[in-house]
Amino acid sequence: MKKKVTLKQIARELDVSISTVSKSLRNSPEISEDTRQKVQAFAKLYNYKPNNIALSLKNRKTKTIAIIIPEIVHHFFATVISGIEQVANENGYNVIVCLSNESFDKEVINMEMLANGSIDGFILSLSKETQFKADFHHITEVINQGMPVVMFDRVTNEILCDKVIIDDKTAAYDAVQSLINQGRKKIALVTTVDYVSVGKLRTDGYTKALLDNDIPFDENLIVKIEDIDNSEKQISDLLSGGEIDAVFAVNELFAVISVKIATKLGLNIPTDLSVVAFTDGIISRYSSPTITTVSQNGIKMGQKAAKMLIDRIESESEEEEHYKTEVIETHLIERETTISQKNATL
Amino acid sequence: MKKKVTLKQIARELDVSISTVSKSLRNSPEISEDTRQKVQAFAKLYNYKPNNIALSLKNRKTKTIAIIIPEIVHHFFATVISGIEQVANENGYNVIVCLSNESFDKEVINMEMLANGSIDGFILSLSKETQFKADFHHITEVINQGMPVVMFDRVTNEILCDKVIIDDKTAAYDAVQSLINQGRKKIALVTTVDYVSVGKLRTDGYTKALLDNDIPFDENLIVKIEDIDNSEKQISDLLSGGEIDAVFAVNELFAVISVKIATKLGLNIPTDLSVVAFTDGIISRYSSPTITTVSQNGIKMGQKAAKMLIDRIESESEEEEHYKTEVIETHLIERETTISQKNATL
DNA sequence: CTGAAAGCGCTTACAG
DNA sequence: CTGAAAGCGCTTACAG
Repeated sequence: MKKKVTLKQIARELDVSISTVSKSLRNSPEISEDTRQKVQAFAKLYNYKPNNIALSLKNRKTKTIAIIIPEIVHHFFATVISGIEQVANENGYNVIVCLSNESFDKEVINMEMLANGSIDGFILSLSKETQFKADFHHITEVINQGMPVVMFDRVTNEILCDKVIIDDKTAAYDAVQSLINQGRKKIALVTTVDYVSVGKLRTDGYTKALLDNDIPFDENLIVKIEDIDNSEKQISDLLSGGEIDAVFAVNELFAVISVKIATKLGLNIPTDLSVVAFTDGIISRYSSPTITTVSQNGIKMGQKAAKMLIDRIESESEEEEHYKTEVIETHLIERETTISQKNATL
Repeated sequence: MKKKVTLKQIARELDVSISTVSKSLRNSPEISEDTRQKVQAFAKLYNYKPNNIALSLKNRKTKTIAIIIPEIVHHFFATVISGIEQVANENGYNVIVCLSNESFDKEVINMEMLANGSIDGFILSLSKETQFKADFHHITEVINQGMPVVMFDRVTNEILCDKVIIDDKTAAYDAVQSLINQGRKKIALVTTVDYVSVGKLRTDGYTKALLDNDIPFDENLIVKIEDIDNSEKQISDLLSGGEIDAVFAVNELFAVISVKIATKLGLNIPTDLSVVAFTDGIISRYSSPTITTVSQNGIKMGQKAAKMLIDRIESESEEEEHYKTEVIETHLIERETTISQKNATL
């Protein structure tokens, strides 16, 4: 078991100073060709690699970025991480992943712990509880310390920083419009509770689409799901009414559950009932029938977020004010839960 | 924008030495009650938090562990991360995630980069390419430096270290046996290429089950899939033969594709064709029909791996030889692709 | 061309 | 009870 070798040890072995070793390895022109080669040969032999922690302390930057997300067992977030990781790696950064598990406290603890020198910047998506409490002091604090933060997907207007989002409202509007174009009139909405920012925006888009098409808004066609485990009954009640001819769901889980229940109720999809959902993931692709969804390119969101963060980290200027919000485009991926028009977008 | 405050600054403000500040904050009995309180009050006011990097350098441990996995956009790996993260957090560790993307080079680069002081230990699952090349020098090297390594799922016998696995062979055997118990005789196998360790083991289990039940082994009933994108034709050819009455797939993706193709071919599931697959994930639960699978508890594997790693990190003794291999139990989750016996295990 | 010194932010054995 | 010194592993401005 040969332990990692340090500059000090090399210096001692070669009977030169630590400075000389350091400079030799960094190819400083100060050092004679002779000693440089000797040191480099020795270092190579012992497989010397500089200690990252020491470098971090010296340089006051760690070349690592932290991602704080509510959940990882969730295809969308996994794709975002994947995108971040790719760009981070290309730029020599490592990635620390922390899960808030939708808990405010855990989000705060994680951020505070990492803000103390461990990382160069944050990429984060708010936990449900944080959105519910609308308490963002931990984020403000970190930003005030001069640490760059990029938020994505679940963001808030109360924090000024770089952001990467999709246009949830417009995308929802377009999705609902596509149902209307197919002649659907009784369009139900299966959504989250209001404090989830994206759920709210998607609900707004739904409402606006109805309005613009002179379709009466009906409270009774809306189900707000707080807890996924109890959702079946709510959706079942909704669909049993019999009136409904389309469902717009704010995520694919709500959609697939709706599809299952509808099928059980003897409804034919898409003849009796069309279904469109947010966020194209694994489930939509493999459920039967496959589900028409709004794509939300997590890879691209992650890449963009990482790029923005690294730019911010590496830019000398501290011009705090030029925060940007990037909007990633979405599109509808038509599958079997809407009338098969065979003009699938992808 | 108030920057992070350091001991040095506090010392200067309070006109005491850095040592005194440090000791005061750590409640050293050496310090007088008076100064202790004064320093603590001041530190609190300025929200002092020690710099993690400095502590890491001083203590020669970073309280972070690295996970190296082939892919994150894969439900199983996401659950493992989730399990690791939970245990890590409970023990005050952070988690760095690196993706090899099934590439040998990226696996090596990531490990070498992190091994230089950034982390206290590794949890890893081999990339396909690494398994194919059977080149594990990067892992041996890290272990030789005294850094603990825990491997999970995709492991190798060529490396001595702690491991967390399931008994792939037995689980496969049991799954196939369950098909045989239902009276299935022509059981096809949809598997990976042989160099993927778990694919190989599952294939072995399949073969043994047939043997033990005096069912002739038939080369033609086996499809080895190298590239998922080209799998449809291979599986289609397999199922078109018409002879087959069951499919055993080594992962749920292969299973759901088989189910789709079978349905398209007009086969009734499970009457004409039973399907059992490895690794219970999102797809199996939401496909229609839902798929009978061997559960592989990723959360538990992750928790166990993290526990083993942290124990190893924190144990003083360097008894390298007592490496353990933990086997996580699996069980069959019966769903709609096997004859509905209503005795679902879960 | 080489090396001693200072410093990144901290801790702790030791002196006073 | 307080503080100077050494040290974790490195880099770099400065002296010689």
